[in-house]
Amino acid sequence: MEFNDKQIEILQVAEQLFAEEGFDGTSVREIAKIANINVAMISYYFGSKEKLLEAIVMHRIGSMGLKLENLIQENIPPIEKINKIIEYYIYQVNRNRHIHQILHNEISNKKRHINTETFTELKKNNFKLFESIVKQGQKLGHFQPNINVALLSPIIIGSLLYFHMNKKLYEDLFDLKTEEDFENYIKNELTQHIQKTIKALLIYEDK
Amino acid sequence: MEFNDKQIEILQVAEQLFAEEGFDGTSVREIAKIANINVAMISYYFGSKEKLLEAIVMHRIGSMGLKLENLIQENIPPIEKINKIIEYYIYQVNRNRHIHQILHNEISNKKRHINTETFTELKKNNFKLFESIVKQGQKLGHFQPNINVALLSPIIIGSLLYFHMNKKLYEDLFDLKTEEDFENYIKNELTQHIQKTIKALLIYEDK
Amino acid sequence: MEFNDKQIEILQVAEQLFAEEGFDGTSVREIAKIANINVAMISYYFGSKEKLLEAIVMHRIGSMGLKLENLIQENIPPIEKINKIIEYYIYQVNRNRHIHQILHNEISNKKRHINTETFTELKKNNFKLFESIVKQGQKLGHFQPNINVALLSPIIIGSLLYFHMNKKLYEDLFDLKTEEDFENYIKNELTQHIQKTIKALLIYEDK
Amino acid sequence: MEFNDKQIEILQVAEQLFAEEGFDGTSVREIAKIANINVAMISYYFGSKEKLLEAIVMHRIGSMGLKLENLIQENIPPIEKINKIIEYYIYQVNRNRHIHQILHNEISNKKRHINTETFTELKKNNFKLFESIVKQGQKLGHFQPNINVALLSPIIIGSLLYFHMNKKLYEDLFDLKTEEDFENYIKNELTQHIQKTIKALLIYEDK
DNA sequence: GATGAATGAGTGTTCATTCAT
DNA sequence: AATGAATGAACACTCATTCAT
Repeated sequence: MEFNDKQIEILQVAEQLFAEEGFDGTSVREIAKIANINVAMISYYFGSKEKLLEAIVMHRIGSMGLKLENLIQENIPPIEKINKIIEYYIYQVNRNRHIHQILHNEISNKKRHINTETFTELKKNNFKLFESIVKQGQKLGHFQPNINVALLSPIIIGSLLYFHMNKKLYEDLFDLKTEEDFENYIKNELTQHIQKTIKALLIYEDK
Repeated sequence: MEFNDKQIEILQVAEQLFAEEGFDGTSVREIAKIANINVAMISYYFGSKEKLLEAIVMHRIGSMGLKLENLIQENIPPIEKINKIIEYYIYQVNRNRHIHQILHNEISNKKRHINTETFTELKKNNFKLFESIVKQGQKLGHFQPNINVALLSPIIIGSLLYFHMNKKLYEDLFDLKTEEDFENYIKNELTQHIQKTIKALLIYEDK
Repeated sequence: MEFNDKQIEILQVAEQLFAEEGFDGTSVREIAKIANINVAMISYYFGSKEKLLEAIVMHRIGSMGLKLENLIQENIPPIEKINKIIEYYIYQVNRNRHIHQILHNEISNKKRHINTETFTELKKNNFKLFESIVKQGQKLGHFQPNINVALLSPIIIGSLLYFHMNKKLYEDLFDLKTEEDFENYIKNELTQHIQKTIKALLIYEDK
Repeated sequence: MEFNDKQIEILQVAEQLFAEEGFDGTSVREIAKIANINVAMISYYFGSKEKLLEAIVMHRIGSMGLKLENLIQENIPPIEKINKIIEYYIYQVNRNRHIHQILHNEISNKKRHINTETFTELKKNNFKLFESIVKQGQKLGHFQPNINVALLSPIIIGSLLYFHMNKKLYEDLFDLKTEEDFENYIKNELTQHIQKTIKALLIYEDK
């Protein structure tokens, strides 16, 4: 789907507002005002408010695909591949935090059923990527057998989302004064913590 | 605060609807209809829709306090204490999933600022409990030093929430056909997976 | 009609509120809160909000009757009798300003038709009092013939009410800083001005 | 401010209803019904019910300015100038009776504080006009010195308003059967009475 | 005699959407 | 292709009053 400049601006404004105030908490007038367009434009361009939401999702997910396909072929130890993926995941989720916020709010909404198929597809691809790298590691004897690969994402993404959800708490606990401090903590400490956790899980022999 | 039977029914109905459709997506008329009361009762009992939300939070959090204070004294290995906490956490979050859903949606809402102090307090207490048990384990030489205790909760709760958020995906991946299957998977597989992950993190020596 | 202490307090509170915020602008809850009684009491004691208004009117008018009947017999010049009446009028209207405010707002209200018969009766009696004194003055040759006695009240009461209506303007024009200043201006300057005006009208021979 | 035809119709309908039933006694639905428009139009056009009131006031006052500025220069005796002003005042107040009714009800309302500045300005201008003509008359020796010019308006407008307030009483006293009779009485008898009163006050030498 | 609980009707306002242009 | 005007439906909330106790 092709969007013109005005449409893209609407998408961006709406994405931020939907993330900040929820879908139902955002009015089309609000969007129109900030995007500096006529209210009627939203219905005109996207059909309805709900279809605008879908357009946002499509638009964002389209640019979210993992660029890690050839990571498998690289000649580095599997654990480093895993670490690279984790880093990239966190970077991506963080960068697209708004749409993640929206999706995770809407996914459990019983009223609306936005098409999350592409999103699910994405996750399944990520799962497959993990799977093949874990298998590589297992073949090389680096990783333990009996790893439930599908449950790696919850640890990685779940931790990050929970960290974001409780921003205030962690700002307080770790004395993060600025937005930059917070972002840096995620980029460094949290990322390393998650990498360490996954590594432990993969390598540690449970007795 | 004491609530009578009708008030409690309203709280329950509203809690479910807020979780399922969001706060802004739920109208007081909807609540009134399902709770089989007059619309005016909500304002009459709780003051406003927003205060109803606060009442729900207060009501739920009041009954959510950890009953694990004396766990520290028990004469079992620290890792088993950790496992017990994880099990109890997952049980609690799962049991109070609705309010967690609401809170985590509302926490990041820039429009409303519901009083999450008690909720934060709860989390801080949980953190302290973890801290003292980890210290026990470290003294006994069971656990590694340099454990970032504050980042244990994100792994545990984050994983669970993410699992719930992607219910459909995991039902598909693990062939969970009924609600019971899903619940059982959380209670057994997911719980064990998280326990295993935390154990690995605590015990595994990073080289 | 007899009212007990609580009823009288309600009447007083309601009178002030009706005067300050209008009948429709005052809620029974507001009255109940200030009078420190249960909301239901108003319906219980007076039947309805509208009947409360009627009760206020009845209660006040009952105590408003002129005590000037024997003024006619007094052995003083008619113009002094007129001056005494003017002074007494202004005193009365000022003292019962609240009920005058209410009545003059409600009199022109097409929705409600409160019983203003007693009020009208009062005015007619005042008119008759004026009439007999003016006749005395005319007989004595003090006053001009052809005085439209019925139009004396509009000048006296009308001036006072207009002065009150434009309180802010006159406080500004005459530099009246306190409530006392304002009251004193009415008691002295305005009263004398009105007396002078009526005197001029009665005595001055129009050529 | 420019209003289109439909807006003007709303203003007119609302003006009448506000005058007849009070601001709080009139619902926007009532206005919408009579003006044959959608309820939402009132908020859409004017922002709110309260702003509608302000619009009415502005709209009316805008067309109420005195066209008597050049009266001062005319070559007629001052007392005739005064009589012309009185006549014009009564004509104006009578013509704009609704808005006067509203304003004088709302001016003393402690809840709302509509912008009456323009209205006050108007009154101050009228006061200045009176002042200069009275001074003319005093210079020519026609009028007495020591005239409190600011208290002339209360006599003129106050009398008229009081007459209107007690419409029923005066219809009864003067046997005015039709609306026309009433209007004519104001135009002739009452106007002359007020003119005579003011004349007496200005010319009569108080001994 | 007095009142807390409860309610149906009504309040002003905002909503997403449509339509004529 | 784009938009200002307009609207019916829905919104949260308040109203005066009733009723069981």
